[in-house]
Amino acid sequence: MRIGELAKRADVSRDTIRFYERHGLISSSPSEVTSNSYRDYPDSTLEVLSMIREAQNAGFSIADLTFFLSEIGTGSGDPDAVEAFLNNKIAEVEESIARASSFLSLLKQTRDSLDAEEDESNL
Amino acid sequence: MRIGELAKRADVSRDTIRFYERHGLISSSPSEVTSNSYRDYPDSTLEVLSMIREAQNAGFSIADLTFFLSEIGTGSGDPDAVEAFLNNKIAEVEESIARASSFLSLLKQTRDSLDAEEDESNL
DNA sequence: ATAAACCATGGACCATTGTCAATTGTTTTA
DNA sequence: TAAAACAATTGACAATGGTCCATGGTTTAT
Repeated sequence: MRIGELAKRADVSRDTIRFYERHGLISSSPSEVTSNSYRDYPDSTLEVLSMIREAQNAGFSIADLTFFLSEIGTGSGDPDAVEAFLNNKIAEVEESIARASSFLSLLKQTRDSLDAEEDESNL
Repeated sequence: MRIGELAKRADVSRDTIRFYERHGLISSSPSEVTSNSYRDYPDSTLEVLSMIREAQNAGFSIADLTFFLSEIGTGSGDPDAVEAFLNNKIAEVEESIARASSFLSLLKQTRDSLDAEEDESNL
C-alpha cells in the first residue's frame, strides 16, 4: 500500500512514517509501476507501527527499536547480544510497570482524598 | 539543605534541580545566612524529586507535574478541574500500564523463541 | 589566608522525536 | 485534459527535557 493509506490506517503522519523508515524501523519497496518513485508498504507494516507505539509507551527509544526490529527481522547478529538486550529491556519494562503502578496508587489516593474534602464542604 | 547535597542524595544534577524549580516543580527559600544567594531546600524535596521520576516514568510531562504539584501543594484552584485532570491521568496511566504489559509479553515471547532456536542449533 | 569546592545566573547548546514547507513529479478524478 | 490529490526529497523548524559554560560571588578545608 502507499504511504497515504498506511498513514491513514495506522493513524500516524506520512512524515512520521518516513522518519521511521529513515531510522530503519520499517521498510518499503519501490512500487511495481516503475515510472514513479512511490514506495510500497506491506500490510504487515500496520502491525509494526502498532508495535512501535506500544514499545515507545514502554520506554523504548527509536534506537532501541531499530536494534530490536532489525534483529528480530533478520535473525542475524550476535544472539548473545540480542539475548542480553532483551533481558535488560524486560527488566526495565517490569521495573517501569511497577513504578507506574505505584504512581497510579498515588493518583487514586489523591483523587479520593480530594473527593472526601469535597464531601466535607458539602454537608 | 543546599543544592549540592540535594543533588547528590536525589541522584539528579544541580542543573536539573534548577530546571525543575524554574518550572515550578519544587521550591526553595533563601538561606538563613543573608550574606549569600544560596538557596535552601527542605528535606521533603527528596520525596518530591523521587515522585517526579515516578510520574515521568508514567508519562507525565513537566507541564502535567507543574499543574499536579501546584494543585496538590496549595489546594487552590478549581476542584472540578483538578478532579477531571486526575481522572484523565488515571485512565491514561492505566491504559499505559496495560499496553506496557502487553509489550512485555511480546519481549518475553521473543526471548523464549530465541532460546528455543539456540537450543535447536546446539543439539 | 589561600586554594579548592560550592553556589547563582544567564544564555547557549544538545538529543530525541517528530513536523512543516518548498519544490517537483505522478495519479486520480471531474 | 485540467484540477485536485498524492508522493518524494531536502532542509528548516519545533517542543521537550535537560546539560554545559562563563562569570562572579561564597564557604570550607588546609
